[in-house]
Amino acid sequence: MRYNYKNIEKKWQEKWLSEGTFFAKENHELPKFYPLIEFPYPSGQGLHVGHPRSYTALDVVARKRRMDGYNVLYPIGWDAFGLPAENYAIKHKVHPKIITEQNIANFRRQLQALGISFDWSREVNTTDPEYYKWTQWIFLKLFEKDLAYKANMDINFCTSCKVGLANEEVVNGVCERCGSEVIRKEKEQWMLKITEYAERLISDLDTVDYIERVKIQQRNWIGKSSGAEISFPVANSDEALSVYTTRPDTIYGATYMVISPEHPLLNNLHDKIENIGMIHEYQVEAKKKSDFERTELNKDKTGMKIEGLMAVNPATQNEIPIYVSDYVMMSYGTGAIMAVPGHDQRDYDFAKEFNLEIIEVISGGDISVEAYSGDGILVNSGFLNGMKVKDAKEKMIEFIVDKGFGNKKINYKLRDWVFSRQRYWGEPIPIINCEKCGMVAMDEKDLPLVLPEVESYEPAEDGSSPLAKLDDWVNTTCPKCGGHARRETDTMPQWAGSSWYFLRYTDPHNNDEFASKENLEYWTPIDWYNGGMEHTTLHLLYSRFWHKFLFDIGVVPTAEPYAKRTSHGMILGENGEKMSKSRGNVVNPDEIIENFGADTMRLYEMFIGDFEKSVSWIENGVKGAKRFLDRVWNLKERVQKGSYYSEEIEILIHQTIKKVTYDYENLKANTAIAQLMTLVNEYYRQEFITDDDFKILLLLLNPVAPHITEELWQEKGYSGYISDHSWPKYDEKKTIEDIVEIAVQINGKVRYKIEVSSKASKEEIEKKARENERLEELIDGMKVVKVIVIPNRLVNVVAK
RNA sequence: GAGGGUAUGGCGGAAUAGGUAGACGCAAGGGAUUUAAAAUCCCUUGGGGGAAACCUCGUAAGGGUUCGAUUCCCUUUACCCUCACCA
Repeated sequence: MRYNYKNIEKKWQEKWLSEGTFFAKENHELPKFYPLIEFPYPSGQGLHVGHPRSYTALDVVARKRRMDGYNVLYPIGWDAFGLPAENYAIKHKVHPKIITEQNIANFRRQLQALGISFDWSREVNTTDPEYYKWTQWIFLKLFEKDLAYKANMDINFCTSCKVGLANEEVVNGVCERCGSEVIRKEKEQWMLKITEYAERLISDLDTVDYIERVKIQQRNWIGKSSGAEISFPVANSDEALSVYTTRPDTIYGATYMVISPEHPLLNNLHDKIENIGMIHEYQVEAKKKSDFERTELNKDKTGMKIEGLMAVNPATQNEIPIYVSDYVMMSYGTGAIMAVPGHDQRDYDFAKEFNLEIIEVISGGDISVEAYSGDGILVNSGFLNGMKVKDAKEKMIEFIVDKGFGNKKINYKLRDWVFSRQRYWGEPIPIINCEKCGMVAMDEKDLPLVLPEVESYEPAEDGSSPLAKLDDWVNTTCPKCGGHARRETDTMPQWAGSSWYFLRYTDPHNNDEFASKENLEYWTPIDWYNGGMEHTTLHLLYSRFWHKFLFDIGVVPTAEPYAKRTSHGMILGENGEKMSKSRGNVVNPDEIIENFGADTMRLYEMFIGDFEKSVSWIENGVKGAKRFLDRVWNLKERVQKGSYYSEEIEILIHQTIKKVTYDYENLKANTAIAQLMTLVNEYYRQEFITDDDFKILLLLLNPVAPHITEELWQEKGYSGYISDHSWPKYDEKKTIEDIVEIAVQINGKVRYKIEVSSKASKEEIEKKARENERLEELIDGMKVVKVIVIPNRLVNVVAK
């Protein structure tokens, strides 16, 4: 008999929702557990089968923890600002709000049909003015503390759509939408000073429990390096070129300098530059190149000597030439480098191309072939000669500081966060530009600054946001002087709303604060945050930055938002490729639920494989999951009154409780389920099982398959609801079998097996192993040199 | 180019501290039940040899450490992810 999952699942979902079974309790005396999944962007395609993988994994933990007695807050919300809704709006002339609402309703229906134990009373929506009021409030605080500022930045600009593009909208150097050329255009942008927090964002990683690859990726992204900033005077001028280097020890080998095409020196000393015309041409060429081209064409280094200018190497006092080349980036370091061709491969290639002098200053390589970047002894380096690289580095920094040539310097790859978008569907930036007072913050009392209605969602001709077209909205008065002023028309990026949503969950309906101090104290930090690896360097870093800022101004109680971070692997199509419409390998969760049921879907997603790795979706695997649940359902016919059926079963049950408890807490539901399958198989081998046997199975299976287990619990007349029952305990002593079979190896190869008591001493085990009649023939004349006994595992007889 | 990851049967994957490789599932084959099929239940299933006992090979390739290596170290290969000349 198969169970009627459709009616059963619907029944329990309605009950859980109407009774608020899984809503967090207001009682702050209870121990709390706050697990979090990355709230979804409600796309028009509906839920992807990848979403439930992460949601179910933490749902399993959440459900188990409730049975352990924790007050659990497992919330859900919608990260609903963003490009797809806006693009849809442009195409179909529908307000993004309408399409967003529809999509949210669909997502909500799908998630509820999966029986995830979310607290549906705490939904947040980033596009709701009552929510983004506080996003704007946080921005004002950042502005107040000088962490938000405006600066000229190069952006990707589509020459045909006349619109600024995000990096992900630029595909192979052309606009994703129309296929026309994308250039770099300078535009004034809002920036957030995340670099101010670079050091703490690295060092505080030591205080949190993140999986190692997340920490590594964040550290690499922030990219801390230590070296020196050294000033090279420009001969016959007051100017100097400041460079950043991690290798001040190689300064005697610096035979020329290179500056980026955007370097201000070219402007400052333009009248001294003899070939300024050609330099200008080079600058124009470099400007045209997109990031894509600059990296794609990296085979041959281009560049040009600046005629008429020479720099002075402060160590040697020699005059060296200055080149301009686009392989030097204005955005990293100082936009200028000292080139040491003997010991840096890029400089080496450039020197070969332009026939420049290459000097060896560190021995150990062969610089006639390639640059040598390894360790060695300093040569041709004045007072550094004979030192090791490490000592020379320190001595050189001392020397530079002493003589006033520069300073020791820590550098980061991390750039400030470009925070404005010339788009409609985002939070308006609550800043007013006054003709007299400059940039003025809106009064907090006037928040939210509601996103106004517009006629069309296309950006303006000059690439500014659609909001710029609304004269009534843009023209306003200055909050400071009352004079004429204009509103900021840029909006915030999608990352804004997601940088603090987890705080709002603790107190989502609060009208006076983004969350009450009391609720924040109780619920934060998040105990466990699971999300995709693709968010490691953006969302995860941004939200840590905002949280640290909020901590600094005293409005959140912890320096870090997330105590623990794990990451799930992707679910790929049956053919092992990423699921996509064009590949035709998309699996629709609705169909799986319709044809197999939510419990089967949940069970399959948990059983599919290692949670952290990518896996392929296999339809037959879903059938297997369904088959297992049918077997559990049919077991009810075999249940008889009483406690444990047999001692053998009792041991297996205790082993299973132990394994399942450990596995659920460690995202290893796949092996927990395998163990439960073993238990069920064993139950089928018995003539009958008892109520106690069956209850344990239902309790252990409940976090993964909550509907069928609730139903069976009720049908068997067990007291209360299974979700109110406490998690089963095991007795370590009862997990151990009396007699164990262990292997006997001769020189590392398994030859035969013996049965011994699990309590037997090493001596007893060895004796038993040696008693076997096969031993003599197997060692055949050799001498036993050593016997290694590992209790409960094996015996290894070493013979020669 | 840099950083990170992965590699185990026909397939998805197990192996918690270096200790019996292949748990569990899928697929396949056989049997029971059935008028028949589906469903269900039971059994077999890494390769080679052998009637069997058992032998032998086997965790991407090669080497090392060890009584013992899927696990640790070195070299190589392939694939995946992130970043893109980071000075």
